[in-house]
Formats: sequence, C-alpha cells, structure tokens
Amino acid sequence: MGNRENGDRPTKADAQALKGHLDVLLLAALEHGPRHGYAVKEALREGSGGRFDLPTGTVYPALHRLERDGLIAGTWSTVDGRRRRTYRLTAAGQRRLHADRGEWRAFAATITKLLEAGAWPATT
Amino acid sequence: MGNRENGDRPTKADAQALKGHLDVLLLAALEHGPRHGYAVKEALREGSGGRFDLPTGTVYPALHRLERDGLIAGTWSTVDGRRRRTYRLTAAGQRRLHADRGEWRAFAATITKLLEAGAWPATT
DNA sequence: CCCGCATAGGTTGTTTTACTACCTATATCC
DNA sequence: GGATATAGGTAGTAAAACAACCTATGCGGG
Repeated sequence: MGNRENGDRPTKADAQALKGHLDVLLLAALEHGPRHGYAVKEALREGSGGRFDLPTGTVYPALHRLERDGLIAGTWSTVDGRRRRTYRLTAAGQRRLHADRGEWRAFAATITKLLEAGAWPATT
Repeated sequence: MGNRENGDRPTKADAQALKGHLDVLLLAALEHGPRHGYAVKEALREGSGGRFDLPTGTVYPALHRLERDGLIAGTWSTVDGRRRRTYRLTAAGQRRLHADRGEWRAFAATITKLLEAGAWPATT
C-alpha cells in the first residue's frame, strides 16, 4: 500500500489564519456558477495567488459543513469515470454570502484602523 | 457568594471571528507605551468602537501566552490596593508586530480581492 | 451600613476549526 | 510500471476563543 509518503503537501504554511473566514470564501467561489469540490480548492489556490493552498482535509469537511447547514447543495455526477460532487449556492447561501461580505468589510476596517492609524485611546 | 448573575457581559457577539488576529491587536495596543491587562482590554473595546469587547477569559490567557513567548514583559505593581500587571512590548514583540502587520495587509488584501472583485478563475 | 458596579486579576472546561496524516480510485504521461 | 494530477474522502490532534465561574478592592447611592 502505497502513497504513505505523499498525502497532501500544503507547502505555503500561510493559511492557518483563515480561522473564521474560510466559509465566506467558499461561498464566494460558488457565486458565479457551480463547481465541484476539487475545483473549489483549486480556484481558491489560483485566485489567491497560491496563498490559500488548503489541504483537502480542510476543504472537504468545510464543504460538508456548508451543505449540512443548507448554504450550498451538492449533486453527484461522473466525468471520465471520476466521481464528482458539484456544489451550487442555495438562496440561503447567497443571503449568508451577502451578510458575511458586509461582516468582513467591517471586521477588516476595524483591524486596519487599529493597526495602521494607531487609533488607540491614550496610554495613560 | 454573590455576583453569580454578573461575570462577563460581552453584549456584542461579534469578536468570535478574531481567531488568528488577536495577538497582533494586543501587541499594537502596547506599541505606544505600556498598559496593564485590564487597560489593554478596555483600549481594545474603545478603540474598536465596541466591536472587540472581549471577555477576560479571552484577553488574560492571550496576554499570558504573549508573555510566555517573550513578546511582551509584565511587572506587578499596586495602585490603590489593586494589583496591576503592567505589560510592555519587548524587542521581539516589536519585530513580531512589524511582521504581523505586513501579514495582515497581505491577508486582508487577498480576501478582499476575492470577495469584492470576484477575482476567481473561470467556473468552467 | 450595605448593595451594586467598575476596576483588576484570574481559572476551568467546552466548542469550533483548521491541520496533519492517512486512505481509495482513475486517467495520463514518461 | 511508476509518478503525478485529478477526485473523493476520514480520523485524530492542536490551538484559540469563549462561557461561566471565582476573588478582591474602591466608590457611589440609597
């Protein structure tokens, strides 16, 4: 048995800061049309310039979670003998994406303000 | 006995998305002079417009972690009979702050690009 | 005088989340 | 025949933030 030495190879150890922000990215990846799981993973990698090169152990469970919560819907198909689960955004998923996008803007703006402008109350 | 019904009151349940980004905020709060733990917590709350009103169970362990890692240094003092642990940024902490600030910029820019501009590879 | 609140410091235990490390299987290129 | 890319997973671990507790002092209102 075989590819024990292979598995996944994340290489760019940078994506650990995603914590609460992975879901909104996955939803956004499906915004302009359905993709299958592996294609979502690849789109995230390419679209981020290699920054978010996530292992399958991160992407697949996250997609299962989103499907369980009714934000995306998946259907099985077979292409060239390979099983594919193609996901599309549900109406609830679109609403969540819209809301989370606003959340991200506010969140990022707040952190950026504190980090860049040094907008802290007086030290005394 | 007593204040069982009090404890902490986070009110704005918004800070759970901080995940990987709390440390850099705490370091930045100490950039322009030392503060004691409670003052760091309050500065974060006020400086964020109430967005990051973190419970003590989040702030104190995080400060302990930063101190353990040598990024901040704490000293005890007593003011009006109240114990205070005042923290200052170490040289290592300043370097980390500088590095993490750059990390945040890149991270935020990547997510914003994917969310706002829809910079995804073709769905096909 | 006592109560509650703000200040100041914790701790314990839970949950969520991403990651590491595995595993199966097919098609293609060398 | 072997490696790699594609395509799907799972199990177990580690970290981080949170909820819920706890102690203690000073001060203001009733």
